[in-house]
Amino acid sequence: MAHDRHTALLSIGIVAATVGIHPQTLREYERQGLVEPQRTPGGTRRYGAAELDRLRRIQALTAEGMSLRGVRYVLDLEDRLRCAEARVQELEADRGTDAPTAPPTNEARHTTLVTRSMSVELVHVPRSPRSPRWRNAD
Amino acid sequence: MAHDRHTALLSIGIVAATVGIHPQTLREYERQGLVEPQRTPGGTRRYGAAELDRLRRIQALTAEGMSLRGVRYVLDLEDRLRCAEARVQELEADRGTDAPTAPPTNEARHTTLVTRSMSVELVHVPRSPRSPRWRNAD
DNA sequence: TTGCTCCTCACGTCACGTGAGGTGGC
DNA sequence: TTGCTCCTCACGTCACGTGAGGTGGC
Repeated sequence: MAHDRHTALLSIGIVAATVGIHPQTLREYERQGLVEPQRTPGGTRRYGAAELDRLRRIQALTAEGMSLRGVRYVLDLEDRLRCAEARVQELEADRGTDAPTAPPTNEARHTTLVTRSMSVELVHVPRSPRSPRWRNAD
Repeated sequence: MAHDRHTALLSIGIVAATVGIHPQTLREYERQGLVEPQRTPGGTRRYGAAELDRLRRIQALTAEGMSLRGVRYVLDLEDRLRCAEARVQELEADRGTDAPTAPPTNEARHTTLVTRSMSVELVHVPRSPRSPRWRNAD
């Protein structure tokens, strides 16, 4: 049980060679909040299996021409969507039975709340700072 | 009833001045599949209120530094998430009552399926075409 | 010591927004 | 005719990826 998905084991060099992402790019991803590898007491990054999966997803999205800002938001939305859809399936299966035997799992709902609290803030609509010349509607 | 949210009324010039997006940019958004204004028989674009809302959302996301590819995928995910969460609330409210009186609305589930079929394809992981020099794991 | 790691700075590439230029239909 | 629309081409800006350069700890 010591080596589960959340145990951070791999150094940045190993991860870079394994996933195929430049070490500097990995550091940039961390700086932008896309991944959060653990650190040794000396300050060296340690990546776990979960980080590797996330990096592959990031790789797929950026390969499609998506910006890092977009990737960050998409990863968050995908997490939330996964939770919500799991919850839907759970509730629908539950509704099918007459006697609701022991609530199937309470985890899905919990996870939804947790991931939502982590969600990226991209909601406010900033006023466009520039006043375009072609705009003369006043 | 004639002027509902899906009636396309506004020309590109009006929309540009109203929302604050350059006409050329609006054409680019259409070319990339972000919006789909109707056309007059003569070929002139006609935007409806729904398009305007979508454009404002696009504006908010791009203002945050997100690429158009990212915006497109995010808008799709947000639609799906909205549907799934509405469905969850519906089912949970349903479960609260003892006698399930007439299935609340069947629309949420339908909408989920519809929007899902429209979802952007960004799932495959293309093999990185370049072979980085620093990679020597073989 | 060697090979890793840490960091910052700089450059090339590409997506995006904007403008110009020339066309055609209410 | 006037003012809109249509389209394509071109340029400036900025985000991103990559490399170099200098540092420090197993």
